[in-house]
Amino acid sequence: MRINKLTDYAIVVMTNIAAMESKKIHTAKEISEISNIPLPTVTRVLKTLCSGDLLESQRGSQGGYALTKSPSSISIATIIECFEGPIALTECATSDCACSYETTCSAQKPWQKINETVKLALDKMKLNNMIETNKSNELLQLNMNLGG
Amino acid sequence: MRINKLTDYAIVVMTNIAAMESKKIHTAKEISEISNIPLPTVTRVLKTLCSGDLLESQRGSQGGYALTKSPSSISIATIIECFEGPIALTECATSDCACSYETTCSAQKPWQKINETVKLALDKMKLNNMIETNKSNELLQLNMNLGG
DNA sequence: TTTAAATAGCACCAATTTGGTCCAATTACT
DNA sequence: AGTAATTGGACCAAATTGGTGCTATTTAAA
Repeated sequence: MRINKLTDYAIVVMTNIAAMESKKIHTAKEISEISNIPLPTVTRVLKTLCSGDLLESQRGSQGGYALTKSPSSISIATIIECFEGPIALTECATSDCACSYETTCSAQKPWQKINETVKLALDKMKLNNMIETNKSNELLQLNMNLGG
Repeated sequence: MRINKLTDYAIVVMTNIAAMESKKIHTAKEISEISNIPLPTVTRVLKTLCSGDLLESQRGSQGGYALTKSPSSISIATIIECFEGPIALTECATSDCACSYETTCSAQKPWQKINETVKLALDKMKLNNMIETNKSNELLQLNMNLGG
């Protein structure tokens, strides 16, 4: 029940962008170097973040990526959902769950409670909370979250 | 960030055993039929649950499986950990995380907070909470949690 | 003592998911 | 026009997961 690597990359990337001048535009290459993620991979992450409206892109020369909102209004939950769909430990409690049509499924309620709790925790955690303690330190590097 | 199928099976199986006379011993075949999970697969699930001390087994003729503890003292967290190791959305905050040796990793704290919250929610949810509302209904069937 | 019933512990294969890469198309600035 | 950059899609390799089967071991009962 771990989040995917790409999702983890995304959180690292977003945190790094937020830690830099968040208004400014940053190229994929720049972000790749800062985050220590290979360019092709970071590129893919950036695209997904764009299509999820967490980043906005400027094409062409002098183009790049920038946050669409302030770090304090972008939650970890949003980033995860951008890559993995609705936050839920089981499909149960998801709209496309077969058992949502069955009234006899009682396990749904406990699962919904669990999923709500998880979602709430991830909703509360914003990008600025991720950098707060880090301001004077180095930028986040890949592997921070992933471990060995 | 969903739990594995086998883990989900395990929760279904445990809930079903708890919903039956929990003291009694149940064979793999019986559990397979009740839970609607193929025998070879349910067998594997039962073995893992055994090695995690959530079930105890009796070998030989008239053998089978039974809960080691009362349903009210078996949490969903325990079952998940039995199959997937320590509960954590990222490797960060796990003992074998590379960055636990680096003092510069500041993202650890936010992640630890998130992981603690998730773990707490899963700890609180016990087997009896899963069946409570289900007592008079049919037993749980496979697919309850998995959805379509 | 033999037989049948049941679990234990492997090892293995198939399928799915995930991660990573690349290429052609598009856009925008100079 | 030409250059620099993103966009979108397709694609392949690798890892994980899910499912199955086989053989050994244990136990109880006939």
